[in-house]
Amino acid sequence: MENNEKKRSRGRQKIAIEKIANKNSLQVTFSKRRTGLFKKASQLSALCGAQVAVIVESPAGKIFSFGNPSVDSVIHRYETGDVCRQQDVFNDSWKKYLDSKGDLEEAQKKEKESMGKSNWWEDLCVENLGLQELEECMAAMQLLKKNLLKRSDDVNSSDDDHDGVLIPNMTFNQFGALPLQYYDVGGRSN
Amino acid sequence: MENNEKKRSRGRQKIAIEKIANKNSLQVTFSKRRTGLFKKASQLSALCGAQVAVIVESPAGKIFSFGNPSVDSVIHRYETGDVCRQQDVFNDSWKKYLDSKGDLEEAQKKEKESMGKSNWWEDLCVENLGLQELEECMAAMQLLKKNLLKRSDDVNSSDDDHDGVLIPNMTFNQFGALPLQYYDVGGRSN
DNA sequence: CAAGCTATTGTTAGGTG
DNA sequence: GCACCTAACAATAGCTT
Repeated sequence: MENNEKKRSRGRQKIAIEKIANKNSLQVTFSKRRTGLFKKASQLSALCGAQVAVIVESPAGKIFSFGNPSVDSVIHRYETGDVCRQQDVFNDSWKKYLDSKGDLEEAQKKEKESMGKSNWWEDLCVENLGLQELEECMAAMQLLKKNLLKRSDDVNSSDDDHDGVLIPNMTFNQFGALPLQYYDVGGRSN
Repeated sequence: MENNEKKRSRGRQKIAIEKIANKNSLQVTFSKRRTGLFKKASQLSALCGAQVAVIVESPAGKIFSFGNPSVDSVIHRYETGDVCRQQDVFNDSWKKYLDSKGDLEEAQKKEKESMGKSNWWEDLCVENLGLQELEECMAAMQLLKKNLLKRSDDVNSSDDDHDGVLIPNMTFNQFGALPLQYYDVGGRSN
């Protein structure tokens, strides 16, 4: 009853930027943040006259999108690059942004230390590679990608149940910790 | 009052969500908000395990993108529509969007760590990988390729056509990767 | 269970170096 | 331009209804 006895709400609480464990919370947060993300995108469009496309696929497989003037038009520009496209088409690492902002500082630090190594994709430095090595590597990866795409199609076509989790135990956050020989290839779900 | 007038900053001011007239302000705002948008997208990915792709074309025509696990993978999902699409509410027109709401999903997650030193791509057996893993792998390689191209730029300093220098057959949709022993800590790109 | 509440965290407009 | 700063504005986590 007192003035400070019982606040009506604890207000917003700080949370770590990591997979939300509670399923219900995850759902609520996804909904709220997706809305917020689209709003931000729309504001960027409005304020700067920028063309924006945002596509979000929930873990369950539902797709939401926002686009100005349209998702397809922006995708087309992205793919065809019929506009000056000197920007980095490879800046696709979400982790980079979090890291640069320090949001993942703790998580990453802990992750790195616990694993005794850093995330190679972040600290990668090809400065020490020779041309031949690079070419070799590139060739190998082209092949790899080819196989990946093929495999990807297989997985897709063999499982149309969008709600079915293909790899239940996979973490999005760890996508770069690759050395794949460590993947459990025995089970279908890693 | 006297000292109040000497506030170090007026702080953030409220602005209308409409095209910014001042050219310089627009550029600054675009830059800041684009960063913020990508950050939000990355957080949504991390928190909810959601796949996200964001493409932004600046007024000047530069294209920036963010994607998890990769822009291309998400676009593919969007275009193939092999999952239920319900983005109608948010589709296109930021104006229309500014007063809408949406819905949501669920997810999955787990931890995984790995350490490798051999040329992992040589031992890679994509046949046994799940879709999630494949996408993550692709994203990782995409980022890696960015570094490779950077490196190739150094090697072939006389050419700035990244996609056509080292590996002529490589497009920005293709990737590459390196074994851990080549990784060097210290350099942080972009 | 979507919608509302509120305290708090997070973002950013305007400015400085 | 880029990074940093501050104060004000905006988004939202945890509850409540």
